[in-house]
Amino acid sequence: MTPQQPTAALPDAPTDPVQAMLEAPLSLRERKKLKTRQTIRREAYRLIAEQGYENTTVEQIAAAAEVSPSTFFRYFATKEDLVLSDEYDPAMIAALLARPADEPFLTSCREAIRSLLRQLLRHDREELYTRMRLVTEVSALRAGVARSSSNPQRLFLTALTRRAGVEEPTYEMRVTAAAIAAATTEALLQWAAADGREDIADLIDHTFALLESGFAGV
Amino acid sequence: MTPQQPTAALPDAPTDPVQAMLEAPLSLRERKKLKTRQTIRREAYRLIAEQGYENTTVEQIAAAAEVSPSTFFRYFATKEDLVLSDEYDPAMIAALLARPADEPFLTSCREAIRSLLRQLLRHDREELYTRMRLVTEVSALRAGVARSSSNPQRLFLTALTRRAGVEEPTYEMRVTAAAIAAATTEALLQWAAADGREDIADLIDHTFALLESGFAGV
DNA sequence: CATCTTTTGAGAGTTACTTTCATTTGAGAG
DNA sequence: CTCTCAAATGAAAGTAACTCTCAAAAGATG
Repeated sequence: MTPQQPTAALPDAPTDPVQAMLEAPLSLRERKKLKTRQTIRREAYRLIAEQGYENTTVEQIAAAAEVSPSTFFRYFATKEDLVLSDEYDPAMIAALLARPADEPFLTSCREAIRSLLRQLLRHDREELYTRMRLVTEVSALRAGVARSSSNPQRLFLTALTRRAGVEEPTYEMRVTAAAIAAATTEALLQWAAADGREDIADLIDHTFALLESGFAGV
Repeated sequence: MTPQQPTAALPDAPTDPVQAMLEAPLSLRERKKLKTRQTIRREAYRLIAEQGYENTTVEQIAAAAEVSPSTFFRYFATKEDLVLSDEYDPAMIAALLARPADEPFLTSCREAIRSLLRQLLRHDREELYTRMRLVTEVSALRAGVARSSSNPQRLFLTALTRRAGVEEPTYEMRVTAAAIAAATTEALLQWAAADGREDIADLIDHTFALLESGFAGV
């Protein structure tokens, strides 16, 4: 059985979800698990920071954390999981649901993210920051997907950059390309999932209308 | 040396880029390469359709295509590449650049996608469709990233769905979650890339303003 | 035909997982 | 404190995706 993250029941009232997670009623056995998990993560971050992600093997990490490789995999399903997994997700969902339901979703997201980040920065700025850097590196490596030009985001970004006649894309261009790529992918997946029955042109139209309107209805 | 895709010079005039790619001046030796590539892809798609992506080994694919595994890797850098790589990207970029430069980028994208899809559907609807289905499956498998709830898109989608009080998310919700997740990720990456110097709250604000305005300036 | 280059295959090596199973360890009962 | 049970662990062997090297085969060139 893989140890699950404590699925902290979502509070109805906005009682600082991050803080709540940190003072969970720690069972005596649970403490060791938590400590092992933290040790693995800490040693892994250290080694990766020194040697890079790809040059660091799970065996090294396990050795540094003084556990066996098989134990490593009981705590993290894959090596990527170690970097990409995020224990703050439940807190984020709670923060989102704590916003008024009639507020536009975009606004809720913006406020929830800001409040969560504020707390995280206060609590363990260093680790959060290290992690973000690793995520950058790992995402860039991920199985040729992010790397290759065969990536919708790269594609839109290339077009956008060339059209503007500049060398390096601006931040605004990156955000735009990322959002368009994500929405387009969603449209194609929907088409494939619907066995090709939906009219693909209509689907594209509808999808871009959402983007153009700033997701007005949602 | 890995065989490169023919980097089809981008036409200044919109002379049907897809058609152009199909009638490339085929060298005698190139034909075999192309044929091998197609054979590998075809056999792979067949096997994967029968057995699923993860149950199909590269060795099986190579055997079915009557090449050695090493040859397989000369044509496709990774097994994922086989499914996720897309030879239509140059055509897509050309189609995008063929649109008037003063047109809003969102509009250019919508029109370019529609025109490209129209041509692809006419030419090899069956393969395009098979591929989209495989992309769905493989993306869903990809190294625990898409699978896990530790995925920004899942996270926003969960919140959006619960807030609406429904069981299954609508298509509009999926598109919205995808676009917000992509933009947010971009913001965090930018923050990490700038060594944490930029104010994260301002960055989030700015990013969400782009989304809300329908990328007005771009 | 002869030569030169490119493509290919066989085979061995590396590494990231994956699985199995016997052992250890903490929790709770008596 | 000890006994018992379930959960956690480690050792070890297995699988499959890549990687590398080198010699053989096959298209190109003169």
